[in-house]
Amino acid sequence: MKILDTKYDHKKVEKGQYQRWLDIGCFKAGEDTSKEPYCIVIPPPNVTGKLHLGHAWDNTLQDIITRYKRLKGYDVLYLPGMDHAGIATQAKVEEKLREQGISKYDIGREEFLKVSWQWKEEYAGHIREQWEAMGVGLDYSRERFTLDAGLNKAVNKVFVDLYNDGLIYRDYRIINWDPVAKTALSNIEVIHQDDPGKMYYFNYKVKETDDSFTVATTRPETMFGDVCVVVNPKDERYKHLIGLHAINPANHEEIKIIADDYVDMEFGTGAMKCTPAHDPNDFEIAERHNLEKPICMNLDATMNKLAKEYEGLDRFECRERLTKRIKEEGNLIKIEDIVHPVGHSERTNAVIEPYLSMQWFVKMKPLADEVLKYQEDPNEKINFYPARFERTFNQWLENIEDWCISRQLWWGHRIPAYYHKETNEVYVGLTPPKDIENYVQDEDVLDTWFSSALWPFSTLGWPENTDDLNRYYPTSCMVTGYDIIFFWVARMAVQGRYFTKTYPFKDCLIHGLTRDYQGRKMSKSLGNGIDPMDVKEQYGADSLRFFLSTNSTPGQDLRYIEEKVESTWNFINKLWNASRFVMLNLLEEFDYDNYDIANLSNIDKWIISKLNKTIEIVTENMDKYEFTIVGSELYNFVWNDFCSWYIELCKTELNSDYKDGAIYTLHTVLNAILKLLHPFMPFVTEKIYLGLNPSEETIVTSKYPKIIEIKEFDLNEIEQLIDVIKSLREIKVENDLKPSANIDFIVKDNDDNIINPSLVNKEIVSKMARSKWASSIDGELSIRPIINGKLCVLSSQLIDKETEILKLSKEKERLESEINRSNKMLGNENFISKAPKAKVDEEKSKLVNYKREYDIVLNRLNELKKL
RNA sequence: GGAGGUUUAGCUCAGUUGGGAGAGCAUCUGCCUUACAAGCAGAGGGUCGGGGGUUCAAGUCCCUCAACCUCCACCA
Repeated sequence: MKILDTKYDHKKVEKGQYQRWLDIGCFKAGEDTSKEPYCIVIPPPNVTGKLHLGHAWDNTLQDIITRYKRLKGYDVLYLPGMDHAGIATQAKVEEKLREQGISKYDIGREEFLKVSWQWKEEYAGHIREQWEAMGVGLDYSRERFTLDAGLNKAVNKVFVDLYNDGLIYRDYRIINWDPVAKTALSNIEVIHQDDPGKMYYFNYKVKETDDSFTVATTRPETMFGDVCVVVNPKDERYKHLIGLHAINPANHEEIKIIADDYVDMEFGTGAMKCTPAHDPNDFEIAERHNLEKPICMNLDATMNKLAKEYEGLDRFECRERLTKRIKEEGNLIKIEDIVHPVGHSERTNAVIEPYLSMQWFVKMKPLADEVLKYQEDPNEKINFYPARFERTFNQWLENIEDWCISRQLWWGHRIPAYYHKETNEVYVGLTPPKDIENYVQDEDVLDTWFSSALWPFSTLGWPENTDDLNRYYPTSCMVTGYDIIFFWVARMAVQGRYFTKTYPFKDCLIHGLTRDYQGRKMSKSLGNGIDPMDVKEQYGADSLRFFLSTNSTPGQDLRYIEEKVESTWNFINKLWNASRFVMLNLLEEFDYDNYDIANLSNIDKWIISKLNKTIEIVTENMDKYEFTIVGSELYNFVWNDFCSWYIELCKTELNSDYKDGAIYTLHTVLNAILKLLHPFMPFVTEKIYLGLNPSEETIVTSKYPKIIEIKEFDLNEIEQLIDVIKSLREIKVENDLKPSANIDFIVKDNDDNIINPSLVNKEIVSKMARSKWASSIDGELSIRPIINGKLCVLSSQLIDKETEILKLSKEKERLESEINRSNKMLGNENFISKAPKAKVDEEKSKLVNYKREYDIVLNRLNELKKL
């Protein structure tokens, strides 16, 4: 039998363990198909860099669930994979090339993709190392990548099918243009933030009359793309101008003054300039009035030739110079400082330019409606934990807009659309057109999230009808952050429903974001990010995992508090040392499997009954993903019930006739503890488990602890014993006695009969309270209530009567108020008649006990006063 | 404009069908008791953001106000 080191050393414990698990193959799914399948697919991290604390949290939660299910006897598939992360990765690769003085255009598309794949391989390696470091139990034989050949097949099929079903179309529309990444973005990739800006008021002269009026804008440079001025038809101020022409102060060209209901008379000056190619609302107006839609900017947000002398200038530079010129011409009325929402690119932070452009879109409404319909069916819906996120999910789907899916990038799934060189006819198909020489393929790739949306089923082999797909799909649970419900969760639901006719996962566990100790979001710019690998170095992966999983409620953000990780380390150290104690006392030859539990002492039965209760609570809450409750339950059971009480109590038993029972109990309870804690702290529990059970291969695939049925036993005896010890310790502190001081005492039951202590209990008290439990005693006794009886202490050993009176008076006061409260409740007829009977009975028995204790206290007080 | 979250001990947070306010850390006191001093044994500390209501009973349910935070939408 291995005796553990005197101190928990996380580095030593974790070293080599993961590799051993892989060698054993205990994370491999499908080994025993008689078991019920359980499946979680990992949210694929981007291959752009290191994993951060948020990933560590996310993966820990998944790993806890899958390890738990494995112990419960499921055939668990926890499927790993990564995301090609189109824009993000391409930006990184471009940056790397730029450092070498190379532009992507220098090397061309094909070569660029080669470099990108190399990048992917490098970062995939880093990510796997981090998974390993955190102990995440993945089945690497099934690892997937959102850009691998299989997924490409899935992506193409989805694109082609949706196209053929009329749910994907190509159109010329206003999209969000990122002028830095030079690609279109979807609406949710645009972050609206309130930025300081300016509102410019310009004077517009009317061509036909001497009138003039004022138009306000925040983007003067777009005036080069203006086609008209719009007013509300009901606006008395401008009615007479409708149909006339105004002079655009930017280019001095005349533009029509038209009327449209869209214009809000209350806002600004009530007269609005209209730039159809650079504003979605203006685009709508132009459509209604059949107007031109001239584009006045290049793709890099510099001005084009429409801007005349400003051609080639950056849009913001143009804004300034143009304003200055208009001012010089006397047409600038005023400039107001304002704060207004401005769209920024999620990836590059560039100010988004609404831009008229030909792109591919998914018609989302019919797809979303289908998901919403099934969300009303309890058997078909996705269950969110916590439930409130279902509302977020539903609301987004209810108000969904079409999804712009084409991206002007190279790194991604190339769109399977081909255009005839002469006729411009569009061909969309799984295979290129037969006369491919007459066609060119679309240059664009698909939004990264287009492939991520297929992740739960594409990773299992869809569209092929694979064994894995049949066995593990729909998956059991998705664990992810609330920040990607729209980006990812909703889209998986949509595509899953359309293509697999079911939900992609039954449960969806949502967690929050990690924050620093001040509650700030962890970000690169603040430099307040925590590297999980640093934490592992200092406290070990097990400490970090337990901290991450047991310190917040589902859906809530989590602050990184180092002291809490440290306290987890202490907890593990406690477990470590308790295990040491157990192992030091085990016997080489002991048949645990055939030990007759009828021989156990009441002390043994007491801890086993506590363990049973703990197993019950833990199991119930594991199934509800309430890991904080599980954590505190286990912390309390291990530290207080097992370490502070049972281990101390059993030390005496180990030197008695009850030795075998104590050994059996130590072994059994510790094994159960290890299994219950294993999902949270896999490394240390494995290490101890193997020491405790030398013939076992791993705890990973061991059996979840069962409730141990114990025959009737006297719970009260142990509860009373513990109360005796606690009371004696309190008495010593109250009376300024040294912990080592002896107190002579007897215990009486409620009928005033002296309890004759067992030999073991006598010894236990002597050890744990350093006091002598007598069978009879002479002299004046100080009496206080304990569980099921009275503790009678030789009062000559106490310092003085005053302290005792003080203590008892306080106690009397407390009991009086409790009795009052209880009497009031039980005297209330409404309570008696309306409250559940169990509650009433509980209250009645409480009252009986209060009264019993009160009598004891009162008697002793009266006695003291007489003296 | 719409939706949601938070407010409980000095700090960070639990508190799940309403039924006597909890943990960790910090603080105070005393202990090397042979698994553990990163430990052991004790202790102090909260009118559960304010105000109303429902109920026999409210930290918990309803209304309202306040502060902070997040998401969605957005008007030139």
